[in-house]
Amino acid sequence: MRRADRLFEIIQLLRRRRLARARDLAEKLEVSERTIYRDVRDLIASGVPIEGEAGVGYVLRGGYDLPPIMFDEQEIEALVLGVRMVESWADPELAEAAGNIIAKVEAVIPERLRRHMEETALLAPANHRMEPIAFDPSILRAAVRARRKVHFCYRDGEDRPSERSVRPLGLAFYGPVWLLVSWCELRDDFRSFRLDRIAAPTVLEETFRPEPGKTIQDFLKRTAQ
Amino acid sequence: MRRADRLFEIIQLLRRRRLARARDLAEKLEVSERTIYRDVRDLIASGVPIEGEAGVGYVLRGGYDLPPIMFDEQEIEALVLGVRMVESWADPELAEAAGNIIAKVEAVIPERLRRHMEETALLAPANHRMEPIAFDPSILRAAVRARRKVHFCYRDGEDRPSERSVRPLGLAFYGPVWLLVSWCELRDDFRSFRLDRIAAPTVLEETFRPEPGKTIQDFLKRTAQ
DNA sequence: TCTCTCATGACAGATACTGTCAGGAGACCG
DNA sequence: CGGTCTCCTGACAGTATCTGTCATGAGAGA
Repeated sequence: MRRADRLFEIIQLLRRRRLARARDLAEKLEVSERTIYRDVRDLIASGVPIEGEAGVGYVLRGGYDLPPIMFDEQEIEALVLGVRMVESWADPELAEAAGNIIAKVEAVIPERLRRHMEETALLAPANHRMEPIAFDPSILRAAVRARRKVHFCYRDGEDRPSERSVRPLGLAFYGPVWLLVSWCELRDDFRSFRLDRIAAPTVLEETFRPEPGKTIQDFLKRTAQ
Repeated sequence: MRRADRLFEIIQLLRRRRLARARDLAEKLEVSERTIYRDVRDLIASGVPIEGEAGVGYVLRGGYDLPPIMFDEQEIEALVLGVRMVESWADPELAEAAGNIIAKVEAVIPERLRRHMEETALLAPANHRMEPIAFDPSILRAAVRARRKVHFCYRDGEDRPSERSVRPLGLAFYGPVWLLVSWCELRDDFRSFRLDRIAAPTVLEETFRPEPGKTIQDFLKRTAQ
């Protein structure tokens, strides 16, 4: 249990001091500097906002802890409802993340609101009318984030099969179905695909850069009218 | 860096669940139960107030004031999606509260995540298939909170009109429709009413006390099977 | 240029971690 | 009482990981 402790200790030490060099930390924790460098690397990889500058030392940028947030009762209700909707309608990975939100927010709000959170009487049960999706949608979310093109087989409303390669721009929850909003390079236009009609999606190596007229903002602008 | 991560994960899992067995944690974290027992032992040794009871499981005692670490990117995505769902599907009052959540969370998270928040490519556009609701649903939410009975006119699936007085227990978003989950004293049973088929709801002066067998928890228990 | 410090790579030895197997102990139930 | 569920501990071997040492690079500032 030493290393796990030490990582925690490094955070505490950086919280206390404005600035600390690897050597300071190494002495304090009785390990070599090399070990400190490795520890810091791992902490940063875990999302701890440590900044190191050559010739200066390490500083902990603000925003490591989730600070207490005040919500009013209405906002708590909206938050709980939103989380429940995501838990019921999104893929398991997002659903779990949504659950974490509740746990984390619960830990930083005052007692009175915490009770309110548990008692929120807004439900969002999973709907059986939802068409089953044949693959894990989280790969598409990853493709959107990474801006990597996607290939898949599709069956349209009349059950005609086709193969597509598109730029994935976003996912839209539309009624009981999820849509993949994309830019189709074949048609040179926006196209939306129902996830329940997609089969065998593959995230390609090929990436794309957002181009004016082909981004999700452009899509939203166009559909807004 | 796996073990250190896992220790934090265990805390987070215990925070969100009321109770977790070593087996649950082992499956979730993909290690053996033996490892979980060792991890928990070490966490307790570090002062985390975990309590384990034979035949029951682990619980995180309240008052554990280690602040949760910041939201991760996945959680931000889930939060934004949840808010957008509420904005599209709930009544304007809740929708506004949901919008406030974004503003408040944005104010306390670091720049990096704030950018992520704006760029979240998960959409939840309002669906036109949603049946219009003839009144402001927020009065029902208020009635649920205040535990005040509600009177309204209803038209069932075959368009037969009736008048009802019920204990409002909660509101459920079910597919494209909202349901009022209630205890109907006339039928002495749970009844759900589609909001789009309710007319002229009135919140009565008369209040009710939660009685065993007639609460929303009982309703959920019964529908779970 | 020199100094300070972060940062990375390679490598061998030490160490801690992990799973498996085997059991003990307390709580609850019929 | 026996059966079941679960927390909990010990021992042990293999392995994955960590650690220190040595060497080098790179950026910032005097």
